[in-house]
Amino acid sequence: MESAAVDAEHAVLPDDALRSFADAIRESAAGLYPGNDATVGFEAPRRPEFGEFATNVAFSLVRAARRGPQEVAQALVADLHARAPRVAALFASIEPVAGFINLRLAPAIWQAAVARIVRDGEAFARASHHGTRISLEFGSANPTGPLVVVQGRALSIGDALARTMRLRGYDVFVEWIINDAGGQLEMLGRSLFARYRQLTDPNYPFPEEGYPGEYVTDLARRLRERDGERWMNAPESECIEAAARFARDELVAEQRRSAERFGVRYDLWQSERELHESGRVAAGIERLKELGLTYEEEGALFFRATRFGDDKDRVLVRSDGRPTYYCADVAYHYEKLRRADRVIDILGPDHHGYIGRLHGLAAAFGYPGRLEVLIAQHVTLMRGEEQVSMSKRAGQLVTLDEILDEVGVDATRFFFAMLATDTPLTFDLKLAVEQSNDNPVYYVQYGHARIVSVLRKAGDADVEAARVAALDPLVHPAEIALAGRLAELPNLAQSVVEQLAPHRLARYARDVASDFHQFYTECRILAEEREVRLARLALCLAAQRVLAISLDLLGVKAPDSM
RNA sequence: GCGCCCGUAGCGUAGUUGGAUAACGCGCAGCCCUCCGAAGGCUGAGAUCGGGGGUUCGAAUCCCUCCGGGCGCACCA
Repeated sequence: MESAAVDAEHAVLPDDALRSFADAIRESAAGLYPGNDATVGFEAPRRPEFGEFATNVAFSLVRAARRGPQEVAQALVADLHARAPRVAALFASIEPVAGFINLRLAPAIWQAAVARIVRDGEAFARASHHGTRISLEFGSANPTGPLVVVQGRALSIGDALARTMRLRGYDVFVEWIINDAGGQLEMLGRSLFARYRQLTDPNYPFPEEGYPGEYVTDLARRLRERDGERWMNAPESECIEAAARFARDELVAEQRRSAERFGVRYDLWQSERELHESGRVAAGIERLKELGLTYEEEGALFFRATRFGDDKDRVLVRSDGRPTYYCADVAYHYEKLRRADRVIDILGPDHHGYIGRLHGLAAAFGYPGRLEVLIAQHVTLMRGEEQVSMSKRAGQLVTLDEILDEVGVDATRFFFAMLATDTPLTFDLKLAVEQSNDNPVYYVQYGHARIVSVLRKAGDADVEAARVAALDPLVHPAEIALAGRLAELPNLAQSVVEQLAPHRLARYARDVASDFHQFYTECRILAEEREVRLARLALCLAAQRVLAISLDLLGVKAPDSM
């Protein structure tokens, strides 16, 4: 094969080679066993001696062939060598073993992937824009306090998904619902008003179910700064209304600042109240009525949720005429389902019981399967051995900002995204700031810093030369392993989107760092021989880009030194 | 009681559209710095994948059942 870097444009990449192989095998299967339905899937074998890829296609042919899988695999491989030698030449080895066909790519293919990454950078991982529309909602909360820890996890997961989706060519619309229409906001208004009065009259009663947090008193002071004595003698309902509105505006602004500090941007902050006032809720409910899916009972309006698998019908409008939270959610999901191809909600663990209802309404509106609901599981905060108490009742909530003050954005985002979304998470604040091998964030960031350090030491002249160097010296197992890992990025990113599994990004970043460290240990990068040195520097450049991209998808910085 | 999630090495987890001798990190026992960042690398011990049945050429993965944990079951949000 020609040198990979010289003709990066027309080089054969790993996926191309596998596609060619699959096509050739299908032809062989059609010739050898007419009428079969061969499916050629690839997997990464657990054990390195089983190759870089393996296919179990022979198993799907045993019936048509009336032969054992190993015999079929052997026949397929022999036939492929005979009729498609050019495909066979893309592989260093093609071995039928126990019915599997184990594959190892020719080094030139891996070298071509490295060259492509060096040349294209992020574009290597990108998919062309195809315009599939995704609505992604996460973090949404009552505007009754600062962002707390569990929401931080939802933000970390949701934003990583959004970034990865954009990379893969989706049109993502990220939204936050401000739940400012319900009774909880009114209670916040009452709490705030009481604190406001307490500034001058310490004996003024605080509501029994009020919000105890210190931030409410802060709000009271700010309200007093803005409005002075104005609410001392006004009618109480007016005061509570004004206090609630003030609190809502202040707290939403604060939540937004926290989200941005965390590196998360929303396309839309949607007020629930506005949904009601603009008639959009009414429109959604009207649609349900048209579909004959509502009924009235004891003065309340019900949705026939049981028709869609829910265990009971749900109230949309209470007997006193006030709409429920679910009512607004129904209407808003109706909108989202019509304007997006995939609608994704990331909810907190306390909304577990809500999933069925949401799926029910998606089905009711005629879009079953278009809605996906993720639960960002519970977070337990630790500081070493000691559990950090965060009882909301007692007002000891731990805010996201406090966490960021203590351990920083990088560690927080990485830890929150590290485990599968539905796995409960223990977050150790002490560990998160520790600069030790127990701390996965530092391991990955250190890997990046180490690469940059080598590039720095190599000098600009060599680094520039490396960008266009021939890569055929890259044949060492550690070099091939690292190249193979880097080449996984596009498919990995795609799987993150399809399976809504952003934790894979964190694991992948760790694997890349690990493969780099191993390569670093086994191969001297700044070798005497110029050809070898330049090829290895190119591999470093590629590894650095891939690490930086993976970390960026997670919202974590890739430092040049640390 | 009903529903959802979970049970994988001492600990924390990945793997769950079925694939070969079950993977990663920590911890544990050792080893590797005259040399590019040791915040690193290597070797080893450690698992009847909660139990039992079933489907399959093949099950951690699919079905049934039991046990053990978490959460939810409001005309709250």
